[in-house]
Amino acid sequence: MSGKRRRGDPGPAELLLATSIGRRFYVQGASKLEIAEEFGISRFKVARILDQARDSGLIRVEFDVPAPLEPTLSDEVASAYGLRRALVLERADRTEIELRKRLGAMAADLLTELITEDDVLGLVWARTVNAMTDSLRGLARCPVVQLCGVSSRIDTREHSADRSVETVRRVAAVSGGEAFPVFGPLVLPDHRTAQTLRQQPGIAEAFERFAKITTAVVSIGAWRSGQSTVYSVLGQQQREELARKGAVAEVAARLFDADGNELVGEPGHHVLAASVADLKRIPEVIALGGGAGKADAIAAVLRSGMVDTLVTDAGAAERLLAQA
Amino acid sequence: MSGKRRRGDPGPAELLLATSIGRRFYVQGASKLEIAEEFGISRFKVARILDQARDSGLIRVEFDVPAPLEPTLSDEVASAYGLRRALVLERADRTEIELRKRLGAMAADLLTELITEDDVLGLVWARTVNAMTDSLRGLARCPVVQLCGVSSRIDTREHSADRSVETVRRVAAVSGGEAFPVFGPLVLPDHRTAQTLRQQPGIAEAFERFAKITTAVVSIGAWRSGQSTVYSVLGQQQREELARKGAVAEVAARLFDADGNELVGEPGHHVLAASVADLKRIPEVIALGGGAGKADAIAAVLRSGMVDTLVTDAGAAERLLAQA
DNA sequence: CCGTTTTCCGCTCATATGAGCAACTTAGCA
DNA sequence: TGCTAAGTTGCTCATATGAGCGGAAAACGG
Repeated sequence: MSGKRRRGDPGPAELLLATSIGRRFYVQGASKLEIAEEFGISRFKVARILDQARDSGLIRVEFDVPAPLEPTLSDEVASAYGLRRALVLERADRTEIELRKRLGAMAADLLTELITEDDVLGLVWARTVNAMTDSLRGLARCPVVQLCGVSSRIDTREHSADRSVETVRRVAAVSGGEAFPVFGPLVLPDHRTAQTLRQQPGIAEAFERFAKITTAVVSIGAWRSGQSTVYSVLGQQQREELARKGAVAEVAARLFDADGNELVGEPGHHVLAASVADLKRIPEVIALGGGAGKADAIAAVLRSGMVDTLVTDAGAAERLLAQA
Repeated sequence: MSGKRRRGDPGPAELLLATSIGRRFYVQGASKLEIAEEFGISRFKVARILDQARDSGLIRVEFDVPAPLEPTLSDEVASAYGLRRALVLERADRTEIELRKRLGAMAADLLTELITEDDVLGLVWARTVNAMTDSLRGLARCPVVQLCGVSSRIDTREHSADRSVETVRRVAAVSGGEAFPVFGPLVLPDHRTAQTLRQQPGIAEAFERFAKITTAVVSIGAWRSGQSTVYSVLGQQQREELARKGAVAEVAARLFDADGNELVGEPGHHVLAASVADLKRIPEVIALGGGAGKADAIAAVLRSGMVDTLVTDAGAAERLLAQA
């Protein structure tokens, strides 16, 4: 039947002693000295029993996170890429739209928690950030600055896309703070137009505030159709040329290669947006991006060192770890 | 959707910080000072985060006992009745025979663990103890003493019942130690016969060793048909008379009332068995008994203060706690 | 706006704790 | 039997830890 007991395999008395002590220590929070006296053994023995019980798996610690987060993956991604924190959503096979919604909701909760009255919030114009707006219910009173112009060619199947520049306004409304929107297109035909637009009163006001931003929310785009705000507004020729030059990711209309280096001085890619230097200056940059297909783009952006907090999903997180 | 965040309800960043710290501390065993330095916070904050995470249920400690035991019930029963330990088998609705088999197997494991070469083992003759023999695979070399005579009227549907006095012999064989069986009936017609039998060479040898026994295994019987070795060999009149006098439990042919007091000097109840005083002198008495219907009998015996270790099942344990 | 209450945080100091060590026991083997 | 190797136990001492305190900041009420 049960076979002969193997050496080192503890009997029921030892097992129950270990669970009793474990309960006293881990659940009820008693001190080891106290437990030692109760059980009539030395405190060293208590310590050894506890260590062994933990190492052997008899005592297991579980985390009941009251949010759809994967704490283990979050830890691993954050430490693998040197981030301040990572928020990895639980796996849930769903459409891109649903995923964006969930990422947005999580980012909204995070923002509500992090932002104080002393902060200045910067927002990129992107679908996931717009989705965040929908879930945002409370925010400390603070200025809200738009970090880049808007793209009109974006997929409009989603309700939030209709509101275009209203994102910043809406966040400011929830917050009660001042809004600094950028009324202008994200990608411009030439450098001169970009310069002219930047001198427009409203836009200039926003750009002046980039240096004061304490927390920014950006979206990570992949250099593929439907995966980037910029990609969608360029011509096929430009898309291919940039891809040849190594573009795999996009944040605030800035492109990155797989190593996280910015692709600078691209011809025909003049944008109305904060520079990478502007973004790197911001103490807390929250980047949103999920889906297994976006993992390479996310990895590239993380390697740029720009991101402090990543909000992603389990599918992308696992791919990130695989290539870390 | 998600509603406004309530006060005191932590955001995702705080949640992940708490799980990260919890993993570092509880799983990886890092010190709080170490964690504080890693996260750039004071060690007091680490302690407070951990306390709060534990109290709020974010961090949950589980016990994976590699045996069919209920550690919580075991703890509770042991502390409610002042036992050294209790082994409560997991609930598993089964027949009495199966239950006895499982109790016996658990007792066998316990005995294997507890007995050393310096011990002297005492065994009662009862079905559960016989069942233990079947599962006993290893035992330190030690003398094995039979604590009472045998009953021939016991239910013989079980294989182990056939072996009658062979139980002690078999245990001694597994152990490699000397056997001291009691070849004689448990219940005798009168005092004189009992005295005569006790002077028989083999029986006297066993009785002389009662005082040296360090560990005994006894079975708890209820004063009902089929629930006690003694009950089965008495006539209906005697059974009823003893029940009127308060008998609810039986151990080694000694009867107890609900308060754990022995029913002494019963007419027509002369037995070939260790006395209650003999049993109370033994440093480690392991009592076996299970099934919800036996709970009252078990409680009675525990109240006698005779038992150090109880081996029972969840059904009985819960009833024991209800009346503790 | 000011005063009060509440909450949060990090300090001091007495206590609890763990690493490492040495004495001891047990197991294995010739 | 005697020997060595492996394991177990409790001690010392430097370090880690928690209770309780007080000061600072936030929240509240007038």
